[in-house]
Amino acid sequence: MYPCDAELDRCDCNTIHEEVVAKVREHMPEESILLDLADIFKVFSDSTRVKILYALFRAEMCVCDISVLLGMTKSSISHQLRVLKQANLVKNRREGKVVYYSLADEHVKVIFDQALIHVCE
Amino acid sequence: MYPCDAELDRCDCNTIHEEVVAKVREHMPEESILLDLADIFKVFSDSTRVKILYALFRAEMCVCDISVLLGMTKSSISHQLRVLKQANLVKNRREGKVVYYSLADEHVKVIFDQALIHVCE
DNA sequence: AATACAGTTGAACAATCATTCAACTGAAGG
DNA sequence: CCTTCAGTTGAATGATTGTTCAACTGTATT
Repeated sequence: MYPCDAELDRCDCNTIHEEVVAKVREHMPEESILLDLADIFKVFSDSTRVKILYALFRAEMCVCDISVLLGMTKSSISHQLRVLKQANLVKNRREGKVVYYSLADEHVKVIFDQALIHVCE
Repeated sequence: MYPCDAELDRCDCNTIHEEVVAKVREHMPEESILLDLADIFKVFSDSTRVKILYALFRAEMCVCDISVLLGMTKSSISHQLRVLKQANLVKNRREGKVVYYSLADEHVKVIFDQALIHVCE
């Protein structure tokens, strides 16, 4: 019937299995959810941030502690902590000159454990 | 005792809580595991790849089907399918001119479901 | 053989991003 | 007030990466 939808202008081929496409399209989550999903995985996609989160699984730590643990500058750690905080994954509290960071979301562990199962096979 | 380890040359501060750092360091997973973990999340960090995986949750599809579904060129889909295949997340089979892709790893769904819980709160 | 089409591939381009550097804020101690 | 130190911030840089484009492979059809 239709070789290529008008709104799908960037598609350069005909539908081979229209029924399959229709069925799958019907069950696809909303665009915004898929974007949010990719965004949260993007936060996890940097090894520095993964290391920070694994550290915070164990204990509340200040920026200096994390810097020493990972052998990186305070600046780079602070930049990454900002990313983690914007994603609501960590929270912080100030005590004098020291800022302590801790985990804000407990099911990060569950996600990491599941991903580990995939990696370790 | 030691203000800054010799091997941690890029660290620009003193350890404030040495005991905490020591305890956390003791329980940190191996470097290679943390890198692999970040790598698998990097695969999930692009919305096109997330969409492809969600589509394959429902049905086996050829490149053309996915192109029509997502309104993108065959070329870009093919590039991303290659990334997913290198990560052992999808497999494919050829039937004449058509190449069908399907899910190779079932616990991707579990990872996505857990991440959805974080996103939807 | 020749055409058509599904799919792949590599180079090129633009956008994104992690780290570095330098300057800055803010709190504590002398 | 002045210094010190924990931490933040913004610009700059180098690396990575998603998409496009054009050329290509391979299979089926006529």
